[in-house]
Amino acid sequence: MRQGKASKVTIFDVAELAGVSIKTVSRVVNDEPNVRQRTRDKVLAAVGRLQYRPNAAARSLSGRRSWIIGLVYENPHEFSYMKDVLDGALSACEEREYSLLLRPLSLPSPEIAGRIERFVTQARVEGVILPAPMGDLPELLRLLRKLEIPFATITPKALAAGQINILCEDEEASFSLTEFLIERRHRAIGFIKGSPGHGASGKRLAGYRRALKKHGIGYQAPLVRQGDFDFDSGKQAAGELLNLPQAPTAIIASNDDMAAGALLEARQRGLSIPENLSVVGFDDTPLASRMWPPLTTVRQPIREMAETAAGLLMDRLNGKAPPPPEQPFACEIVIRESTS
Amino acid sequence: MRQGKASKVTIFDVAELAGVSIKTVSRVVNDEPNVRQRTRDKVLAAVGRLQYRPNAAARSLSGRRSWIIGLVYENPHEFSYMKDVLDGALSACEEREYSLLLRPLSLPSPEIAGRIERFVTQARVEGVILPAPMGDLPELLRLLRKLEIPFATITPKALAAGQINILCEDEEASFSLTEFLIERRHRAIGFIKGSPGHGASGKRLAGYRRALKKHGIGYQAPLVRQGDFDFDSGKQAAGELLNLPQAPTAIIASNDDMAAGALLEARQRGLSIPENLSVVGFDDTPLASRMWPPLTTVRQPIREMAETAAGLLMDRLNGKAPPPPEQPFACEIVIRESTS
DNA sequence: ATTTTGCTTGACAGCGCTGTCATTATGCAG
DNA sequence: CTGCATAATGACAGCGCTGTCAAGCAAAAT
Repeated sequence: MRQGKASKVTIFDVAELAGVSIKTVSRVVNDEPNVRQRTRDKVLAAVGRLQYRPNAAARSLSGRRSWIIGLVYENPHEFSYMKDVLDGALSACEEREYSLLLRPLSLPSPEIAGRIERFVTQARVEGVILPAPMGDLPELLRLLRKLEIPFATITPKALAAGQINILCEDEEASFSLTEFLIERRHRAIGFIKGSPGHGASGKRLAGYRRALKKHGIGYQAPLVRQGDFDFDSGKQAAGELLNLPQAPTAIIASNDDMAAGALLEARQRGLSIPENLSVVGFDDTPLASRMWPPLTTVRQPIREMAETAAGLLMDRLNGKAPPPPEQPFACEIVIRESTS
Repeated sequence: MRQGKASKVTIFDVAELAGVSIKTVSRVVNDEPNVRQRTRDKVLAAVGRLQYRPNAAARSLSGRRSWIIGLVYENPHEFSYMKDVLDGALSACEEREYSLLLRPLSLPSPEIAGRIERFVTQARVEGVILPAPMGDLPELLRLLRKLEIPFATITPKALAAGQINILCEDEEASFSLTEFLIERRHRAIGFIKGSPGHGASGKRLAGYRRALKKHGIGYQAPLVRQGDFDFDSGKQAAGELLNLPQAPTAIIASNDDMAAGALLEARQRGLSIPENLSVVGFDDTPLASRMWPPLTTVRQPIREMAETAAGLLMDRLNGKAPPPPEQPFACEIVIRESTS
């Protein structure tokens, strides 16, 4: 089946109507310099009259540019983080008339390299966005470098040299959140870590430790449990914490989904929140405001971060000078009812 | 910036290495008939050796095909429904080597037509997938028909003639869910409707009414409230229901997000769930299993539905005979702890 | 008036494929 | 064997645009 009616008008039609060469039309359409204003207007008028849209395939073929960037992500259960990333990236792309192609991955996967190489190579993707934890897969980064595909990482653990890295104040936010709990007289504060692969995991833990230290509270290893950002892992980790001889009076989960799991575990043990136990999360997903009690959590400007990442990536693809290293984005504590 | 290294090998290189013409390579790569097995093997070997990937832009330009389909959706707060749609569509696309382009929309929007026309026209999208409520926007359907772009709707209110329509047993599922409540001795059952624009809204209400009727329970208009599939609307509608002189002992919300809202409202009035009030939802989003108490709800195979929609759409674009009208997909009640 | 400079514009090749059609091999009936 | 149908292969144009480079042209410098 052929394409619909949309594709009929070509650059030749515009050139003819405007009385100029196709090259001039090309210049106008691509905002190139050195076209007299009068000429530009004529062309623009013809473009408008004919409803001309450049054919993306021809443009790509001729210009050796695809005007496509890719978004490679780990497909999570709870998609709200990725929804924000997606919204941000899409919005940046629309502004610059780029297309965005998605590539979900399941980790760990033995054939990441193959899948990504096919992805990048087939559509001629010009650059890719790597939200956590993609920015920390050495194999993936190596491949992209080999292929000479620029990329932008969002909250990676380690900065990727020569690439765009978007960060937020994870450590700081975690510090404040912990301090918030300490100020409310909690002393035994449990902490559920995120997946080791995520940059955020380490930083959130570090903020927690720093706050304890500042307030002279000793760090107790048993109060820190491993999770993997998933509901079930949060539930289990909370179970371990609540089994402790000196169970914590507050639990910090490294994301909302695990906080929800912790809440469920507490409930099933007859604890009431926040009277018997305070629980906080990270991310301010829709889940946080929809559960009972509504969750105190930390909001990150994910959407803006993704938009920035995508924007800088495209600017770079278009030869704009690399910007001064970005300031980390600020986070904000959202106080709701899961803390006493 | 030019494309990376990935783009060097062309069909000429393969043809030369295999000792055939480029046209024969093209035939093999596109699985066309009338190529001797021996020749095919030679070519395939060369393709493998050189790691050849056809250039998508050249292929599109020459073949007047873009190998792209679009997914046009209303960007919701709670993305889990769309996540499943996305997963399904992506998986169908990967299988057939199509690309998927996204276009979120905010409804109501005065300039839908313009945005969609630009979207479809610029990337030369061959066909589009329209999850609810996109399949019921007359303006949008008219535009796509004018542009001669085939589309596939997912759970539309009205079937789009000559197009692919994917349905599920919404009415039936709602009927069973209502019956489930009736069997548990509920007689005053509140119902929170979804957005009027969604096909599912009407069907879910119809199933509710049919179940009441079957069991000789009179339909009472005040027990049915309007919502819009959003958390807040669910909360408010539940408030109205609970204010009724004869408040319901069970509430059916037309999706999980509204059910969560209803739950919150009930909680704030000191009701305990499910002892004082049963609440059920639709969709079985992650939210449903993460809240307290875990929500009884209806699971639809959204992912499969979207995969089927995308698959049929692409088959149609490739001239495959239209399949016999699809059976509606079956739903399944997931019983959890929000019902007594 | 003449040259120089820099801004405008256009002619044309060619990006890497697929469609069309011509040509050559192969098989099979007579 | 010959003749004819059919399968297999190739030659070549052209998809719609951008890059390159040459040419035109007006204003500034000589």
